[in-house]
Amino acid sequence: MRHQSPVQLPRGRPRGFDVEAAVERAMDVFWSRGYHATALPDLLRATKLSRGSLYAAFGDKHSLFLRALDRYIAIALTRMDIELDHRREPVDGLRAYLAGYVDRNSGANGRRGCLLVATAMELAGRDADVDRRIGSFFKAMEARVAGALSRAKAAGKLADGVEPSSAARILVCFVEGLRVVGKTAPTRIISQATVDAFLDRFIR
Amino acid sequence: MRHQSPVQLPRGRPRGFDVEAAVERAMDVFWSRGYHATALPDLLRATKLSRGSLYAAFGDKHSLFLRALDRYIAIALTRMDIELDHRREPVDGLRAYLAGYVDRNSGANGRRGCLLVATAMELAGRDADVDRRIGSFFKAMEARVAGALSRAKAAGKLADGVEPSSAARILVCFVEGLRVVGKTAPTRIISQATVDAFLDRFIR
DNA sequence: CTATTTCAAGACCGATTGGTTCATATATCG
DNA sequence: CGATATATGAACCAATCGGTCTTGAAATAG
Repeated sequence: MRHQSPVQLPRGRPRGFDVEAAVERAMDVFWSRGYHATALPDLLRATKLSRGSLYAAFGDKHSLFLRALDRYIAIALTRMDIELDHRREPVDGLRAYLAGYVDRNSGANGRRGCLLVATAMELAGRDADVDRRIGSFFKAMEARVAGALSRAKAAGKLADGVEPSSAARILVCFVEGLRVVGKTAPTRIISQATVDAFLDRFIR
Repeated sequence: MRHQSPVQLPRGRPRGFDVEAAVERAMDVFWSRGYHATALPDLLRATKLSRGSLYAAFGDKHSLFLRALDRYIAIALTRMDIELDHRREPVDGLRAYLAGYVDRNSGANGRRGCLLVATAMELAGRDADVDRRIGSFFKAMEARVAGALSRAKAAGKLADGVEPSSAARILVCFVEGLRVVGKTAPTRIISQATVDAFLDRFIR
């Protein structure tokens, strides 16, 4: 093995802030205000960066937004990978997955909405970078749900006539609709009952 | 009967433009760009009004937006009232209703999105006037769907165990989710198949 | 006719937008 | 130490924002 290449440390003052943490703070702002309604001062306040530092680190508002969106997507997919882990009983996984949506779309949590849905509605079709991300996210989401449904079907847990791939598309629409309707802050009771009734139509 | 009160005509130059048509033009702009991304010049171009006339007629951007949103809601509810007319066979009505969503959420139509969903995501929770409208719209929509489902149930057309009121909530989430996913411009074939598979879970 | 009203066009307003630049302080290296 | 690199924060920029106001033409009523 070659000896370690000499990773010449930079000489000057070291980076004094956590870039990823700043992305996450920015994500929070975009999340609760949307892209257009977020002004530079909002981002500066949230990231606690100066204008100069922010532009040096991220380029511009749009680039920072894409970083934040990517972070949001990564978190969402990671959560799905845990909830729908293939070593888990698939119906339990689906229940856990939907329970997460109940959580995120009831009451005050619901008001916060979803950065992805908000971005899709605000920017999709007008921003190619966003288009790609939204499209591939929905694909990835659908694939994971379809996988869990396939496993459930193999275990004989699906209702008669349920086909995993089309059921996955239905489920994706349903949960994204939850995020929209969640903006009117329905109670947790109602949300949970709706999700339960939904799942009842698909599992045995 | 009293004789007609003397409707003193105004003296000056008569109104030279159709206010409702202007609202509809403005609605189109807000629809395809969203609230924040719509600038005054966009509205002036679309309505063919001068700044002065627009402000005289509508007050400000926000008021005009609310008028446009109300118009959008009125159109949507009118369409539902036709599609889900209680004199019609309820399952046919639901099919027609969902067919409309397939139409509006496939390909290029899908890209356009939905003014209501976009507004919900962009403004709900930060604009009380919008909140009221969004909330009451979803309520009205759910009530109409629940009505059709009740009639279907009475006619023995619903699958076993389907309860009209919770099924209505599910259906509202599903179609609003269609509007979100429609932003990625799925094909009409896929959308139609998804809707068909969805309905199959609920009707006999 | 005059009085009245509405129209378009554009000048104008202060505030804010996203973005750049620069001087200065500070921290870490060889 | 001196060289290097990064931070800050304010000054600055042109452009645009939503909104007001004025001007002058046009159209109707009495």
